[in-house]
Amino acid sequence: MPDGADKKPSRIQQRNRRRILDAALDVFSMHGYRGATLDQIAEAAGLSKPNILYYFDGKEEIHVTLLNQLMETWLEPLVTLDPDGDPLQEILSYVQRKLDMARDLPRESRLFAGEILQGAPRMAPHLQSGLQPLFEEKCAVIQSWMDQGSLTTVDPRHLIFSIWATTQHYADFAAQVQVLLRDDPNGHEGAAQYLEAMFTRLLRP
Amino acid sequence: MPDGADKKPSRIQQRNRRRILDAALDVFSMHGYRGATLDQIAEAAGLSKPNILYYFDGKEEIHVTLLNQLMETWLEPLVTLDPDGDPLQEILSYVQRKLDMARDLPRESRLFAGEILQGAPRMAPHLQSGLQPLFEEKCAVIQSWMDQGSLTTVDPRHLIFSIWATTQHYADFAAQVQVLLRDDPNGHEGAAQYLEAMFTRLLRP
DNA sequence: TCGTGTCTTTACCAAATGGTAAAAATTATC
DNA sequence: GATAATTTTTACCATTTGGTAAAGACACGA
Repeated sequence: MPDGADKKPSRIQQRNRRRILDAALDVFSMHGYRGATLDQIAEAAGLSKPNILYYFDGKEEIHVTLLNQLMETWLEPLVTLDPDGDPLQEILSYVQRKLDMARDLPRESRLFAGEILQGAPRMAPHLQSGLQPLFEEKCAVIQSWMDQGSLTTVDPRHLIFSIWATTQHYADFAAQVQVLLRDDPNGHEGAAQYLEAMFTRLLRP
Repeated sequence: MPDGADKKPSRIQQRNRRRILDAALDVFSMHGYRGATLDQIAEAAGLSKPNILYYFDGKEEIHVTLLNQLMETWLEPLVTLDPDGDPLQEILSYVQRKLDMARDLPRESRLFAGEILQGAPRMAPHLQSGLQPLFEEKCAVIQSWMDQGSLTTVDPRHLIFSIWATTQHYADFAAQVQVLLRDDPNGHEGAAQYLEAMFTRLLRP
C-alpha cells in the first residue's frame, strides 16, 4: 500500500506515480482543477481510474503534489539571483531564464497561472511561506544595487512583477500569441531580444 | 419566449438577463468555465436554475454571450490609440487605460485570461476576426512612429504584448500580488508610476 | 375582470464524476 | 515453486450537474 511517505517506493510505484503526475500536469494545465477529470488523467496515463486512486488518495492530492513540486522549479531562477554578480547582468540573466522556462515548461506555467487566477485556493500557504520571504530578500538585494548606483532606481517589487508578467505571458497566453504572431518562425528569439532591450534601457544607469 | 434576437425585450427580461450575466461573470471568472455551475450562477443571480435556462439556452450560451460583450470593452483602449496624437503620450495613455481596466474590471480580465489560458476554445474566432486585424493595424501605426524617429525602435508586437502582460498581471495574479504587497496601501499608484517609467525609458528616443 | 401571453416553480432525468470494495492477477521473497 | 505482498481490474455507488416538462403564478391590455 503506497500510503504515507514511509519506506522506499518500488520500481513500479516510481514509474506509475511519475506517469500519473505527468498526465495530470497535461490535463490540469489544460482544463484547470475542476475542469480536469480523473478519467482524462487515467486515460492520458494509460492506467485505470481505480488504479490511479491506488497511488493517490484522490484528485486533490494529485493536484497538490503537482503544485508542491512546481514551487521549487518555479522559484529556482530567483533563488540563483546572485547578490555578488554584476547587477544588470544578473537581472538580464533572470529574465532569460524565466523566458526559457516559459518556452520549455509551458504546462507548469499554465498550471501555476490557473491556480493563482482562481485565487490560489490550494497554494496560498506556499505563497506565504515559500515565495514571500524569497521575494523580500531579493527585493532588498535589488534595492541595494540601486542604492549604490549600479541600477536606475525603480520599485523593485514592480520590477519583479513586470519580469514575471512579460515572460510568463508567452506561455500563459500562448493561444493568443500564436494567433497574432502566426507566421513568425522567430517568436522566442524575438521576445528574448525585445525583453533584453526593454530591461536594459529601464535599468542601465 | 425570449428566444432569438427578435422583438424588443421586456423590462423584466432586460433586468433578469443583466442579473444573470453579472452573476455569471462572478462565477465564471472565479472558477473557470467548467468549474462554474448553473446552480452557483442561479444562486448568485437570485433566480432558480430553470428560470435561468428560460433566458439562456444553456451554460455555454451564457459564457459565449459574456465573451462577446467582453471583446468590445477589451479592445476599446487599443481602438482609441490615435495615429495623429503624440506617439509617446499615446502609448503611455494606452498603458494607463489598460492598468485602470485591470483595477476596475478585474472579473473581466480574469474571464479573458482563463479563456486564453485554456487555449481559447470558445474565442479563437473572435481573436482572428476581432483582435488580429486591429493588432496589425496598430502595430503598423507604432512602426511608422518608430520609422519617423518619434520612438525608439523595438518590435511593436512584443511591445504590445508587454503592455498587456504588465497591466493585466495586476488583475489576473491579484492573489499573488496581494500576498507580496500586503501592507502597501499604494498598490495601484505604485504600479502606474513604475510602468510609466518603464515604457518612457524604453521608448523615448 | 377576463383572457392571453410572459415568467417562475416544482418535480424530475440521464449522464458524468469522484470514489470504493473486493476479487483477480502479478510480482517479489524464500 | 509455494507463499506473501503488491498491483490491477471488475463491478459498483452516491452525488453532482446540465437540462427538461409541465403545471402554476403573474402581468397587462381589452
